[in-house]
Amino acid sequence: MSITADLIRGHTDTIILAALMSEDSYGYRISRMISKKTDGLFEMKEATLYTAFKRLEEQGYISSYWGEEGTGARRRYYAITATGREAYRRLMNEWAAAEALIDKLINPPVPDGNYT
Amino acid sequence: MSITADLIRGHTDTIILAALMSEDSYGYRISRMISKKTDGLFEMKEATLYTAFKRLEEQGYISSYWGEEGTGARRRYYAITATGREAYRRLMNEWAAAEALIDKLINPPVPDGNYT
DNA sequence: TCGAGATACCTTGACAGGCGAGGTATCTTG
DNA sequence: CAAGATACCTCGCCTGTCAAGGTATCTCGA
Repeated sequence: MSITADLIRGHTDTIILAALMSEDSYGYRISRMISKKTDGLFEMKEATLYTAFKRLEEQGYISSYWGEEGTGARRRYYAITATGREAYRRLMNEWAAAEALIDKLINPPVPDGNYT
Repeated sequence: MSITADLIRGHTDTIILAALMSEDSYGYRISRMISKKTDGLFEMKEATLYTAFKRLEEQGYISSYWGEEGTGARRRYYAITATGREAYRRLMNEWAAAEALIDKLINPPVPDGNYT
């Protein structure tokens, strides 16, 4: 497991939804996009990615269709649904809240604070 | 599962180490500290907390001893070790890195970006 | 022409962490 | 004396991650 993998856990769905916010895309491309965006520091594993697609589709957040490339390997495209956009907005808010919480919690407390 | 629980996942150890950075403490107190610090928004479940204590002690990041209260329920105190302080610093850096990564990834990409 | 590497998809099974549920014991307070 | 706070702990389920393995097509250099 790479350095940050554990910490990204729980954000997989948000990352995928974000990737689909502006245009439809497919697994391999999203994977490359993530690597490129993070300068290779983070890589979403294929197993994780495809598991997430399945989960998101079951929840109705994304839908899929086969691409019509005449050539090359077939691609399954994913599109974000209206419900998915809602979910994305919610997840973004949750992230903002979680970020604030974590920042508060991982800094050492005042010594001898009263926690009754 | 509460709203932010998934997102806090992976930070449990850091939060506990942070709590022990300034003074020794015990489970129940750390639990209350977390609730108070986050105005009740986040609560570390007992099972999670005690599992983490065990894990951290096995890794040598904390050590424990029974308190000498003459009265009241017995308390098992935890102290952070030198190795634990190192780990804490490392985890803080990882968090900073992860935070930057996530912020980059959960915002919609430029449409039609070239991800080759 | 043929093999390697890129593109592209997918599943299985193991593992780890979170946590609901349940259990124990002591002290305080009405 | 009962209820609630303080304080500890474990078991077993669930979920998400991912190493490993598998399939198929295309491109390009030797």
